[in-house]
Parts: sequence; C-alpha cells; structure tokens
Amino acid sequence: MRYWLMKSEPDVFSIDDLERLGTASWEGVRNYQARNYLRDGMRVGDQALLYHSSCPVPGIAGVMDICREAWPDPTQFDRRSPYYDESSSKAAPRWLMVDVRFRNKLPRVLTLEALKTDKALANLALVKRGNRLSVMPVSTAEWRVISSMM
DNA sequence: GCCAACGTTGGC
DNA sequence: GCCAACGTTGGC
Repeated sequence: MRYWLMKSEPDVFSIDDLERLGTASWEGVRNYQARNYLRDGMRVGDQALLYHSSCPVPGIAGVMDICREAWPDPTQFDRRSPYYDESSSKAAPRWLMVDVRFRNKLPRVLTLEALKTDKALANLALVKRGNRLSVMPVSTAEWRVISSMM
C-alpha cells in the first residue's frame, strides 16, 4: 500500500464535505505530474492525507482512502465547469480523477507550520519552497512521522 | 492583496 | 528547441 497527500481548498472541498458525503470523486486535477500520480501510482486501498490549502491555517485536515482507481474526469467536458478543457476529447480524455472515501477527521488541523519544523519531513514536497504540486507521494517513514503528530 | 515560484504557451 | 511572456498556485 502506498501513501499520498492531496490538496484542496476547503472553500471548494473540505474534510467536512467528505465526511458528509462518505465518498467523492477528486475532480479538477489539471497538472500533468499530479495526473500521472493519480494514474500510475494510486491503487484501491492506498491512503491519502487531505490537505487544506489557500486558507487561514493551511495543513492536514483528515485521512481518506482511495476507493476507485483513475477514470476520466467528466468536468473536462462540461463547458460550464471551471475545470472545462476544450482541448480534451472523450476519445482521448486528458484528465483523470480517483474516488476517495472518508476515514477520519483530525481533532485539530496538523498545520503546515508544524510540518515544517520536523526535520524528518524535510524531503516532503509540501514543505519545499514554491511547491505547487497538488497530489504527491508520502513515504512510509513520512507517514509514520505525520501519524505520530496527529 | 502581494508576490515568489512554477508550469504552460507560443513566437521564432 | 529556446525562452520570454503570461497565468496560476498558495503562503504570508
């Protein structure tokens, strides 16, 4: 089993939304590196951290698991969607998404500030300056460290 | 709201 | 294939 971290703006989709829904499709990934992780790396049963970005206190808000492997993201074909991509086609969909299932919400957000202070997490892409990747792998060792901070 | 960092686009 | 311009991300 592999581990991941996935970013979402809580105004758009938060851990509370996922808890209420139970499962959800992780739509809107529009970056090739992130898409490749979805497509080539994620398998059913993998676990992922849900990270709240672009908000007052950015950090890890909960844990989810992957319950469906990558499939075409329908919002790329929806002209009214902010994720619409006119250059994609149904014959060769450019963008994919996975489905995720709620596992738990952290009692307190594990803040980016706290994550940055731990030397064991120095290689995590999230804490590196200028990082913009919205889906990234987390090593088993990093996962253990993060779990112990929850 | 600012702005650094990064990815993408398009002219050449 | 280079690289400047542009748009977006995301912390602060």
